[in-house]
Amino acid sequence: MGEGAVREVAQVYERIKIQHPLLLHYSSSHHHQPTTQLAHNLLSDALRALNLALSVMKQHPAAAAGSVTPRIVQAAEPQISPPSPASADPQAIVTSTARSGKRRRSSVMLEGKKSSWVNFTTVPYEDGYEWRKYGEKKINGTSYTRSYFRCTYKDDTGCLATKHVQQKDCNSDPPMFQVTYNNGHTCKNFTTTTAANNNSGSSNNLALIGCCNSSEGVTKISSRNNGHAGAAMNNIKQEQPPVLLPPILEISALPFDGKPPSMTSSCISGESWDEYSAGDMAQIAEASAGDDLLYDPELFVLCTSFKVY
DNA sequence: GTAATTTGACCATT
DNA sequence: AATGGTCAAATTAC
Repeated sequence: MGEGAVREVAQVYERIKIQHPLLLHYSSSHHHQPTTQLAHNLLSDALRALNLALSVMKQHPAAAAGSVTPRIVQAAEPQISPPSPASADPQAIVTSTARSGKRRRSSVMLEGKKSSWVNFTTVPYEDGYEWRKYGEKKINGTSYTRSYFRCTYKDDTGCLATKHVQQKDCNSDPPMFQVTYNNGHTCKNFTTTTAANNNSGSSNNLALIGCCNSSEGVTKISSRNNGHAGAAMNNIKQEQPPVLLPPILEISALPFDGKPPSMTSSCISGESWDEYSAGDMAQIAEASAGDDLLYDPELFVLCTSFKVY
């Protein structure tokens, strides 16, 4: 049951991988109607399959993924979970905030229902929320420093959402980042209300996936970043197209009744895919052709983005 | 002056 | 002792 779903995800995923760059190229340069339609069809297939597969995984996580996500989060294996504010657990919050000094990972916290999930993206700062950087650390075995962020409104609302961004060592262009979120937002802060408004207008390609390019500079770290480890990340930010998307969490609320919302290239692939060469794509497809699909970073992005919560 | 970022130090965990 | 996550003073930008 779970295997079938995963297989379907894999199949559709492969189709998109192989054809997406071409579709993007032609549809953008020629506005070719049939090609655009094909792209939409493919993406619709992906939505359908992923929704099916992930819903199954949700019900039978062990069967579907060979034990992918324990509820208790361990540092080395962050849980993949939808970034929904609803996932924030106030109970977990209490334990972590008691600051009679400096506190953090307590055994109580680990035993609680603290939510955590990861996302792989080329645009780690564009997730629909405002973040304030509070630390940076060189992590063993990595070439890049890890940056730590907390919700900008933590002081005002007590929101305990945090995330850390780790640039991956792979020499991809654009660079890939692993973003690990801890705790959902409880601040109800959506500075992207304008984004929502925009999307409600002319297009319904909303959404999907705040992973890629919701751009309104929600993460305010680059404006004053004067170098150091953030330099590379600033480069990423500058690549953002002026397209606004709602926070990633929004996708989880979308109904999925067989007619998924249409979406543009930005959703699954991110604008960055346009940059991939055919060789890159071949490599990616090749790399993902194995059995370990669930650990393919790009599939992670898909899963994180589409998962029905 | 205010707010955000940087960065070394601190602390819990392993 | 090593490591990772957070704090907070200093620095920087607006």
